Amino acid sequence: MSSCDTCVVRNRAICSGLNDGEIGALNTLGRRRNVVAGEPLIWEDDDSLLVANVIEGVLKLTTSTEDGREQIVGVAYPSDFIGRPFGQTSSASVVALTDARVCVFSRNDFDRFAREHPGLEHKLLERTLAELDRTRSWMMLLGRKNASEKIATFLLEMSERLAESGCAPVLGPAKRFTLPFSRQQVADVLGLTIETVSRQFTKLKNDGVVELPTRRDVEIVDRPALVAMAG
Amino acid sequence: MSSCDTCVVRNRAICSGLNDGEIGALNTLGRRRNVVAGEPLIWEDDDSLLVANVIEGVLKLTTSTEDGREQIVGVAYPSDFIGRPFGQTSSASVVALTDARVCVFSRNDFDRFAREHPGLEHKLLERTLAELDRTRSWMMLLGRKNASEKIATFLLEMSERLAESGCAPVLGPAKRFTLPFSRQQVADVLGLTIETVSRQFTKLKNDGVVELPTRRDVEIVDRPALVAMAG
DNA sequence: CGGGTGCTTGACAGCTCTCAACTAGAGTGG
DNA sequence: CCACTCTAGTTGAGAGCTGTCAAGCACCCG
Repeated sequence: MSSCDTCVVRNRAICSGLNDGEIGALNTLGRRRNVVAGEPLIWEDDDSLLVANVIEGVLKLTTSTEDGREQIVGVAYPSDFIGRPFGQTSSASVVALTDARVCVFSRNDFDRFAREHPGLEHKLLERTLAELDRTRSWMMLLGRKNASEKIATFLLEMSERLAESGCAPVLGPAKRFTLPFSRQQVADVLGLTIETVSRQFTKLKNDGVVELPTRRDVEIVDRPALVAMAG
Repeated sequence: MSSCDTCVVRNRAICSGLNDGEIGALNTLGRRRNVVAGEPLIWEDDDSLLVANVIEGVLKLTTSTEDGREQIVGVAYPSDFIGRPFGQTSSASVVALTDARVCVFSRNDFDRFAREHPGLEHKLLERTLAELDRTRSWMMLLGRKNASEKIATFLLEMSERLAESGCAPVLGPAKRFTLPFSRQQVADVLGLTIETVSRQFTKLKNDGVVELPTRRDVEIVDRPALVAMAG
């Protein structure tokens, strides 16, 4: 009995293209690993030794300048694939934002297996193309949107991404959700400072667009306003 | 005799994974097309009807907001692949910056052919992963760098990308090159305004870091200074 | 030579960053 | 249970960078 049989992302992750025999073979290469919030999984510019599927939790992908500025370049949710197959080094660090569970493979093992299983490579390709689309739309945000547009866009994306990861059938975007980000991390996603993020959150609250019951919880009160602000 | 036989990017584009028979089959699906500078090839949010390989020239990938702000999210050089296979719509418009020659396929034809030829999909996967890496490092630039860092990074990247596309063995980055971008387009790449770009160029010239013999030509005089500025 | 486009330069405003002080909340130990 | 500490977040004042608006310049083309 392989652990993949009970995997909650079995039908959503790139593994979904594999039959039972293939899953069994892949299972012998991978292993489960728990990562606590704040713990790194992959280092930027490291020899990229491992790749992984996210089973549970949220992780951030970041790049940094030498002088310590950080930019979050991606966020991985359950069923997402992380790491850099077919390349020598990773271009981003991966750090858990929440306690997370991942299914890790050595890069070499994964590369070899993938080359022998076109169905897996195809799933990975579709996922990578979708991620590239998302990343490009984020470039628009970083390059051309002002602070309030960035915050509005961010909250709308969060309400969608966090709704998807639930097991229940998708009922549209979540009205209320818990951010997996600190204020600083929100700033690192949006290319802003923590103070600007804080001020924008306060403004949205004062304007009655959102409620912020705790530091991490968000309730969208006036979604149309948020959509209008997102630009 | 297929036109692929004489294709200058035959050994660099995703086609390089195919044998002669496969190339012949692919050749029957595609056709050459010339695009003049300024002419669009793919519209954003359009039903993505075609994909293509760039043979010659440079094209921009852009996304826009409703109110007309534009962000260049990618640049395609010879041997690069453009378009969005395995998806309904394209997330970016593609417009030629210079006169260009491309090898176009209907998306459906290409999708079908790719699924039957894992070697091609693998090449496309490697290319997409590399493009994602590049895009992510550009996010760092957009989110966290100031105007002079952006300009310096841009010029260094240009000197590398434009050197690669030549036929001669790569001799390292070009010292002198012709920008395929207008000032406005440079601004659209970097998330700046045309005025800020112009001022930064003037400053680099006055500081003796670059020379600007014409509007489009750049000669890097003091590369170390540029590297130091890039952050 | 004149017109047009693209680029440069200047003056100024405004947004976001920086620096600093303060507050709220979570965790700890008495 | 409460005081204490520590961190995360908020708020304020001011500066600086980049954007905006406007004018002028330079190059390309007929």
